[in-house]
Amino acid sequence: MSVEPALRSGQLAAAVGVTVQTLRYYERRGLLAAPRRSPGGHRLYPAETVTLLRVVKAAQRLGFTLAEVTDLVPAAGATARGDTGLRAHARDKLAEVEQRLADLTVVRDTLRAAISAGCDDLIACAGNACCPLPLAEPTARTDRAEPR
Amino acid sequence: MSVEPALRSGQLAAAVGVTVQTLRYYERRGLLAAPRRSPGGHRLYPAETVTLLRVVKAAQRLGFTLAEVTDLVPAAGATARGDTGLRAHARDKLAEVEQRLADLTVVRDTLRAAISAGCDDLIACAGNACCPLPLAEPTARTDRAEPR
DNA sequence: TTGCATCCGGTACCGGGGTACGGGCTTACC
DNA sequence: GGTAAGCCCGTACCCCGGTACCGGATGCAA
Repeated sequence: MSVEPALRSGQLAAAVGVTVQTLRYYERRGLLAAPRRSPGGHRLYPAETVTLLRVVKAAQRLGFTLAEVTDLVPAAGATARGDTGLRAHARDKLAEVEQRLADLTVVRDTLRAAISAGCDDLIACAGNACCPLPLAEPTARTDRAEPR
Repeated sequence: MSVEPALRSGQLAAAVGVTVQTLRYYERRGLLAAPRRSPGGHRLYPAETVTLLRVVKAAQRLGFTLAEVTDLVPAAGATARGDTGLRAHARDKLAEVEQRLADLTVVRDTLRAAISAGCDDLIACAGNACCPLPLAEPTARTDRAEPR
């Protein structure tokens, strides 16, 4: 019945490549459950928190926000649930990413066109049919997707 | 010598699809020069400001930040300069966009892999070789590029 | 026991692009 | 002249993911 070896915040932070304040920030956000404490009040994390945080970071890289990660990862907050509908969330996120790719592709093509058109003064160019800038506002879509 | 027909802030805002406070925000930022005023202090914009703002919005859609737009568009602030190096800026931005596309493509592929792997519990999956998540942190690149 | 690294909490700030609110003035139309 | 819409300015707030700073307390080793 040994108490498993625990990590102090600095060690955990170093292990996952994050700062101590980021850990406290995650805890404030409810992304990381409050760990047990030393008699003096220092946080003591179980070893598996390393894996947990690595998963969090991986999800973040896939474009999930911290809020999304919070209810995607059981064990994270106190709200441990069995099935988090991971596949469904991943599919939604994939759709967002694909939309974003499509948008960026348009942007890229437009930039290329602008460059090869070689216009130098945007204002002067705006009137002439020469400038390939999309001056009309395209029907605004309301989506946010911010992968990293 | 007629004073050209002027737009009030609300009219200008409606014409370019933006709010009045956004116009004032742009003016505070130095993106929009301070226009003349009515005797009572209301802003009166010359008609060509419509074009100017449309160009601003177009540049924004191409991924330029307002700060970048400010020194990209002559006439915008008081700092009217002839050659703003537009082509060079556009090329830089294109490079950013292409990098971003590459990153997002990786993200998309990873998401697809995760979905078809069908893992449901991230934490459980993380250890097994089954899960295609990139748990190690990839060499951090320091670039920012945020189109829209 | 002393010294130093680490950790604690609370609070404030960063960038980017606005939006919201509140009290008071101006303009336009009937 | 009345009334409603529009506009003024200043200030504060929003999201997102942290970072920075502070004075004070703890942990650990020599």
